[in-house]
Amino acid sequence: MDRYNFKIVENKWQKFWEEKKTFKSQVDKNKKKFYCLEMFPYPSGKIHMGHVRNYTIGDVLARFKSLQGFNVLHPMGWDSFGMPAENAAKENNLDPKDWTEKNIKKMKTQLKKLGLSIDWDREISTCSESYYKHQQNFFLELFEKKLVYRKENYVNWDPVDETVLANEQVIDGKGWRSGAKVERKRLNQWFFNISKFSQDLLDGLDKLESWPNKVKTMQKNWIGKSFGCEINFKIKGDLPVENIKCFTTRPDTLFGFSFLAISVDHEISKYYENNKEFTKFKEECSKTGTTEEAIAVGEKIGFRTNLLATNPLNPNHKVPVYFANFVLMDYGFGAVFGCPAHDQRDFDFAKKYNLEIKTVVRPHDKDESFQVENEAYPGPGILINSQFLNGFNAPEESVIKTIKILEEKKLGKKKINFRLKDWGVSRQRYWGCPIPIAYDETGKVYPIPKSMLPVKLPQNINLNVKGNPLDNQSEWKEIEINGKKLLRETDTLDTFVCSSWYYLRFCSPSENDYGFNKEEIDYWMPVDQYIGGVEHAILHLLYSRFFIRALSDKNSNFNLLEPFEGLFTQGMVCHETYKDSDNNWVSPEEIETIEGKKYLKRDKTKLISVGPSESMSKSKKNTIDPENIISKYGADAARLFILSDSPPEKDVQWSEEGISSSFKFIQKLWNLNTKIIYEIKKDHQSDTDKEIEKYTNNFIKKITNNLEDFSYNKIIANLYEMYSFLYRQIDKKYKKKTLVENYHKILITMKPIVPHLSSECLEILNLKNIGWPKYDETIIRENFANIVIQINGKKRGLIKVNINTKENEILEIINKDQKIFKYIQNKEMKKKIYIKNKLINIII
RNA sequence: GGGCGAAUGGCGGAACUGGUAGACGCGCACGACUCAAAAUCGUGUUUCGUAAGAAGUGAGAGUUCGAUUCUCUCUUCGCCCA
Repeated sequence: MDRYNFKIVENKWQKFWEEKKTFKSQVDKNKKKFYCLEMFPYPSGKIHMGHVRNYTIGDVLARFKSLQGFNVLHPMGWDSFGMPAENAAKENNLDPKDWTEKNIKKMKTQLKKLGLSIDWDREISTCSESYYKHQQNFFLELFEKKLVYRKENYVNWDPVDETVLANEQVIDGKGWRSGAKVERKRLNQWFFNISKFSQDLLDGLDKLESWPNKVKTMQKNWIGKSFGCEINFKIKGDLPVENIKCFTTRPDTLFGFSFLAISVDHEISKYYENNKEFTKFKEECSKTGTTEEAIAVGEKIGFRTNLLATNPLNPNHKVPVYFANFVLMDYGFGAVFGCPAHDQRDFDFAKKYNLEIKTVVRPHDKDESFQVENEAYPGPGILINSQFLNGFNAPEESVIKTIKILEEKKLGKKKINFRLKDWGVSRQRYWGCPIPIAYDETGKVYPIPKSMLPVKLPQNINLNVKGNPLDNQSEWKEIEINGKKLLRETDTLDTFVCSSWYYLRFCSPSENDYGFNKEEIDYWMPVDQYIGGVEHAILHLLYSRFFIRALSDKNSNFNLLEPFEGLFTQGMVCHETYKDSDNNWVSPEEIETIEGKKYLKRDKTKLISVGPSESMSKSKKNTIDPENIISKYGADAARLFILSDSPPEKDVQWSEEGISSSFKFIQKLWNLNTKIIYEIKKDHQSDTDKEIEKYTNNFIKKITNNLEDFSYNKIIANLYEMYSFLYRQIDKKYKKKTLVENYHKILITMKPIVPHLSSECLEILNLKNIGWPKYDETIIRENFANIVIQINGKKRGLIKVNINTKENEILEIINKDQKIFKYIQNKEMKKKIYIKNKLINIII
């Protein structure tokens, strides 16, 4: 038997698909469309196993849908703006554009080797002018709709690199590159008004039935709608301040009020500008960082003012006003009222500054003498020590009641608050999409006229400067609009902007006048199935949902509701971790296994300790290079293995044994094919044909259902079973026609998983693509049933009977069956449960 | 601290709407082929027990004729938010 040469076969089919443009997609209104999209990669230079998994899952689906007769759109592109290019360019004195383009070329070759059914004619790259000019145009459209605005805001500032850092680039309060202590700094930034759509983004989630609940919950929490009350506290003191507005979800605990905390950025802070102690305190606060987490973990500190706030429910009750580091200006109104007994943060603060801690809620299982002691009680209960509010159920009933009272007294009003903040899109970076804005000497904003787009990035500039390289390009910065000399905005857009609309661009990638073509959008959108990592559950997916809404806003010509109809989040690829005796990470490639023990290849006396399997990362050196795997085992084997071991939504563990068994299985399928060719030539005459027909129909049913539910690991199990059935049954001498017909269907179902092998086998047998095979339920139906015999709920036997056999007949069989009968002999039957064709349970 | 989810052999994982627990794969053991090894093929493989049988899906309870599946409490782990 000849061996299967995957190198020749895979290369042959990849070339064939490319030359024939097999996966080219075009609008065809007579056909139902299916838009299958995987999150496009950042062109780092090499694909990793995560890509292999992501794109294999997508490819299986795209090929399956295509076989089912859908007009499939399955594109690929590059999320090619961003910091790695800029950093690599800095380090190696290159141009980010050249670096990126080189990487794209390399990764494209690697992806092609996976045998993906991608329409490469639609390839896009977000760093190309032909892409970002439309993005600049969208920016201006949003600007006109007032969905883009500029404001001063606090940012994480790296004083060494002179740049803004994203929250995730701040590690332990230090810049990830420079190691410098990150400061809070006020900067003018551009914002997208995503919060305008808070309610709509929340409501939209309910309609996304094919999204994982987990992701919907995460978005829901991120949007963070809370129901509460806006209270206007009357202020007494030495400053011309009459009121401080504040938002709270727990107005019902007002009788436990013991301080009012405001942000150091609150407008009242202007009266303290010359107060040295306050300036010092503010500086202290700026070291905490801006994330909610940093604030939660950090020590709570306050600066007492001479102001007193009046409790709106009890005018005689006055409490001190503090500046506090845990109050953020952009949440609520930059002020919170402190109720130490029922909020741990307030409790800690009150303890530190010796403020009153008054219990106003008792748990349901405690009486009125309940006192908060060592920690706050934030749970539900009954209001106490609260005068006219006593006895109300907290928080449901009491909150509504309190709001009503406050509204009657005109001291507060019901308010819905959202946690979602506007999206800051300015980045002090070179390698991004330039923001199409200019300013005059007074700072007045001038949008760049659309006729002057794109605002191109200057090339071959010196990146090794402090701060934003574009800021140093005085020639580039200068621009004249309508005879007026202006200076360009030097910030570039967050790369999340690029990925917020790329799925639209794929529908009409070469449309020149606008970001997309309406007719093509109308046909292809929304994306039917979007596939990617769960790490994008919030930002990217929320931004994309926002972008669709922003484009639809005041636009009768474009009214998409959601970009992604279906979402699937795949798990990560993990691998065992290895360490040498010096506790250094060791990569799997440096290891040799001898008699079940792992040693260093270069020094076989050195034993390696095996650690837990963790998601592949360069830092732990537990990565496997897909390129090596494909050249050693082939794309089909790699695809087979990455799907086989775990359900696609869970993490999968990469193993040498696993991939090599998949590789062997490819060979086995090839051997099966050879054997079948041999049997076909004989053309037997026999009456066992029904058996193979039944098997095939059942197999198609299983595989179709498993494909529909993303149970791709079960499909691989189905393939193994199919192999062992056919391999064993093949000498049963089927008629040629029956064998060919059934095997033909099986080969088609294998196409999404192992497309090269399947195409090769079909070609050898001179079989055409007949589309996804249908199964016939009547062929699958059994005419017998296995009945489980239970005595007192315990399985005592299994009998095979004709289908729909009556209960009394089964009892007769049981009575004759010695093995089972001994359990019921001489015993009285108390009860029996009979489920037709399934089970009988006798209670004695 | 809050939210969501998970827990099944030595391992990855199956089990449709409460009805045969452990499909399929890995690993392991034995056998065949071979001078030998690898590869390949075959057989077996939840645990205890020679067997009959018993126990068994993280722990404990509950509902039910019957629970991996439903309810409650707890433990551990993971992810997200803090």
